[in-house]
Amino acid sequence: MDNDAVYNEPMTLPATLPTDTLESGPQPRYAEDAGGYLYDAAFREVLTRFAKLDPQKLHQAEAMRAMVLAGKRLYALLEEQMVELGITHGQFRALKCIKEYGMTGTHMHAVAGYLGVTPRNVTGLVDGLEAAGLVERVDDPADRRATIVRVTENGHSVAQRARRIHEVVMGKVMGILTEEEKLQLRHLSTKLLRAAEEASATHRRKSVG
Amino acid sequence: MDNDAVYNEPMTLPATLPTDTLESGPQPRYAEDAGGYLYDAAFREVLTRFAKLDPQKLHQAEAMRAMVLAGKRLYALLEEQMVELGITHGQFRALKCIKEYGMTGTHMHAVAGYLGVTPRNVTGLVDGLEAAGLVERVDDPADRRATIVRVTENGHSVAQRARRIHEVVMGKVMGILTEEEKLQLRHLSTKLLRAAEEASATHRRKSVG
DNA sequence: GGAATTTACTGAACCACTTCACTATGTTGA
DNA sequence: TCAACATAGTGAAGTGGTTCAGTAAATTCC
Repeated sequence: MDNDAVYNEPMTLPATLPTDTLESGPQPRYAEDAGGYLYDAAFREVLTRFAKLDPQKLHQAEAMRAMVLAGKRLYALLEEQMVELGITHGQFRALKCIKEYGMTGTHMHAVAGYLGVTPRNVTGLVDGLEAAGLVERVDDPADRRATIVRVTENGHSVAQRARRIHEVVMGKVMGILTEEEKLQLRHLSTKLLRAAEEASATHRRKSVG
Repeated sequence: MDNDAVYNEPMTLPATLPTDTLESGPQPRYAEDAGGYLYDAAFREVLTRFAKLDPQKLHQAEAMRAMVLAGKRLYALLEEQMVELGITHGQFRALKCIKEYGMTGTHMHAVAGYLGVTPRNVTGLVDGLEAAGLVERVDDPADRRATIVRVTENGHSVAQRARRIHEVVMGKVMGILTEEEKLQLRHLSTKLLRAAEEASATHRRKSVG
């Protein structure tokens, strides 16, 4: 139950200690288990080296890790592509969103709501986009608290190029999944997402009340 | 209120424009499709409102989004829990890692390698942990460039509590998946992860060469 | 009307993370 | 032996993201 106590014993440490084993541990080594399911053998070794987890827990940890890493990696991949356009991924998201509002432009807080981030964050993103000349701020005459953000001509062309890159890259990576697999992934992720949101909500309720 | 004449810009806009629909758009509304697979109906509406995507692309976008969001949400959930221990999620990861090296302690760069982050980042995390008295830096007599990080007694107890919380929370969320589903999720995520890494590598190769 | 409240944006400060540059030390090879 | 090179840690600056506090304008309500 408490693996922590075990760590004091000599054999429980990753043996070859400082700079050797673990450092290279996280480098993945992909393999398939008996059921044909992919996993990272290197990570599993680290996990099971001394603590004997039951398969249930092992799979749970592996699944969780794989999903989080995949999400991050995918995100990072897009980031890489955007760099070449002189734009960051966050800025691209904002630009794409603002672009969708067309010539009229939109308010900052609308962008925040759409992207699911805080208004403060949008301020920063728009700062960057504006400095790059892809977007412009205009005072809203109808609501003098508000600022209208509009995509400039230059912004439109950049957004279009970015979007194309985005599609190609995503298509290439996601394309390795079959249609059925995409549905499965969506299903499982959504299920987890919903559960995490609920857990978060109950936790918050407990803290407040 | 708003005149509709402004909105005849066809291609890009989500129709009901400014501050109404989209702002609340990202609030999820979970539903099941014909095959019993979960999806976010609210997001699908936004996606399909004007651009007619073929199902293939639609599912791809949905799957991708669900996975990325789930990963983030899970991460955020842990973050929430750690706050109560006066520790951040990043610090917890570092602490857990250092703790695994036992009484001997370890070098900073080993931690970086293990966590898969840059050494510079570890400096910051250890700064925080040290200031909180959970960890201590010691000069390595064998290599005078290096610093050994060791978990203090206080650090051990915090790590243990954090770990328990971590386990409970993760278990509660991941527990809604069946064993089979966990394997599936691991499989799909790993497959994607591997593909993303390859795409990233080839992209880098192209840029360099 | 006028007061209270809500909304829209931004400054300040923080987190995790990055890259780049710099210093101090180890290691290697001619 | 001594110059080249590699490694360990950190300062500075920049990303996306957060919260909290503050200001100005709009709304609501009495």
